[in-house]
Amino acid sequence: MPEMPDVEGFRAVLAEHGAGRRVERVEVADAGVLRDVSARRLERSLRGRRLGDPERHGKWLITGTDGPALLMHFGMTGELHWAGPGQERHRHDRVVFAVDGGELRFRDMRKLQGITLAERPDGISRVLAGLGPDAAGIGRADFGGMLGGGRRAVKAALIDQSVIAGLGNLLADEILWRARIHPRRPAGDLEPADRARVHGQLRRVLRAAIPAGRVLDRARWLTGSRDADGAQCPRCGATLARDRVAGRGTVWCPHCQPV
DNA sequence: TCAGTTGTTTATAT
DNA sequence: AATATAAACAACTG
Repeated sequence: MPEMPDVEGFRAVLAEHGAGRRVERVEVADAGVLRDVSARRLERSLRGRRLGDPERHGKWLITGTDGPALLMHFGMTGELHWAGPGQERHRHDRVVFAVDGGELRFRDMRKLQGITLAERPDGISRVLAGLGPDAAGIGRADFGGMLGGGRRAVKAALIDQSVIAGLGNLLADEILWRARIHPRRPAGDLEPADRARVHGQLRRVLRAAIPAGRVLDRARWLTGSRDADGAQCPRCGATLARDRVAGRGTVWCPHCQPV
């Protein structure tokens, strides 16, 4: 269920259980998640390597080693699990990294994205090329000009990874709902005050979601209400609207977020 | 049986 | 040129 905060949670798993340890073994149970690397090369390149501190950029998780860097993207259904000795494998555990004391397991049902290797630092730059700055580090002054002056929907700009790296469908809806901006509003129409509000809510949502390691589904959040049948706005009680915006299932409040 | 899904890329259309 | 839409990837749910 990864949005960027979920990836931050996976980073924490890697930092706790992987960083500083050697990879004893790599098992590729399903090569369908490997991108631009064979199972054999992944195993040979990482076995015996010591893992560094993992970093995140957008939805990518990057782990340096004393060899090549390991890059993971979780798509829509990827997860990273830590498993102690004797824990049963899950049917969707596609790649397993054995380290001292247990296993890091890359689990992914749909295999939409996956794992690759990169020679540092050029290879990492190549993988991340085209991504905008990470959503968690964007200052208010920078944000003002980032959505662009065009006519495309503000939601489309927010989830465009080349504009800002890390915002997904749920986060974009949550941020716009809190900023009281209709998702279809043309990005170029936003006044400076609107942009400041979107930025402020972006910071607020991420500040809460990143430490939790997931997009919060509290009842007072849109994310906690959006899936219910005939769902109501947690703020005003109006029935939430839903439609496709920027090609994605989108939820907003017709009362709080007028066109 | 059919539509839908929290991501990304590519092709095609406007 | 900028923007929008659909499909594809793959697997599962309701």
